[in-house]
Amino acid sequence: MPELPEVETIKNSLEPRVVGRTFTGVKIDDTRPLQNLKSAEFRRRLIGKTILSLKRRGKYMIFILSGGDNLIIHLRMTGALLWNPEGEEPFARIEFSFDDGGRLLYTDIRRFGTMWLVSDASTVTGKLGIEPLDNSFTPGYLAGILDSRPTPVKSLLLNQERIAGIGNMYADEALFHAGIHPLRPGNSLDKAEIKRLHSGIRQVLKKGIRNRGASIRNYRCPDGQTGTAHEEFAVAHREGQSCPRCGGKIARMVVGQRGTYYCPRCQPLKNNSKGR
DNA sequence: CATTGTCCCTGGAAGC
DNA sequence: TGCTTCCAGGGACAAT
Repeated sequence: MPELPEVETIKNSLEPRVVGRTFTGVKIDDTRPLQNLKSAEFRRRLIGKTILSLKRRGKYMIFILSGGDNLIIHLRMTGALLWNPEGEEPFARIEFSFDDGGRLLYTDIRRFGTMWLVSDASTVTGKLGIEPLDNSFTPGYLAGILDSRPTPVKSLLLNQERIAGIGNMYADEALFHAGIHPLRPGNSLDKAEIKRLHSGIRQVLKKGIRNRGASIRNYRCPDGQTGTAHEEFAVAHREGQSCPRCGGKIARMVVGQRGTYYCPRCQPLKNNSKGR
């Protein structure tokens, strides 16, 4: 499932391959991803445009084009962007071709993925919260997100309008890193815990990027290879395995309709609101 | 307004 | 073995 580190990896991988290239063709086998345009208009506005640069915002990939348009793609659960794939790709939905013969294939098993072609990117990404790897994301900023909210801390981390890019896997990893139970009310965290969570968020995201993302299910890099971040996960998708810190058994529960992995011993649920 | 629940979708796992 | 049922989950939207 592409979260911030996976989308960042895709961006880094595609950047040297597509920047400067001009769209020559768009083959649309599934119109479902197209959110704001019909196929013909989408194709017409794309062909002849050159990719000037790539950006990531939260879990969104943004292709900045000549002429002022932005191609924005969200891969949701099972979407992938493959560069010059070899052989037949199953679940191919949309194929972009370029003036140098290169091909960018959008595949998506479950068809949750979405894309837009808009002149103003903020119509799509405008409501997103802070980028957790920006310098402006400080422990104090995180405190503001958590403060006076009794909502489980994990649910707050997953709210894209507060912090953009953290998904289910990295939320679990960050909470483990900080030694915080996923159900702790956001407003019950003390200053030291917020600091640990802040550093946990940044560390697990950066580590995810270094490892080219986590291939828990269907995620692949544009070169078709899998990432290795999941091999270094402490708790995410590791129910029943040993906690790397205490050796105890990793447990699974449901928080906000999402499968949640944690170490009950390292992340105790105490009702502790001292100091706040 | 904030929060919770439902839905979308399909391969793979689990159950019978 | 083979069929059926259930599950995963980001985010839009509806309901509370």
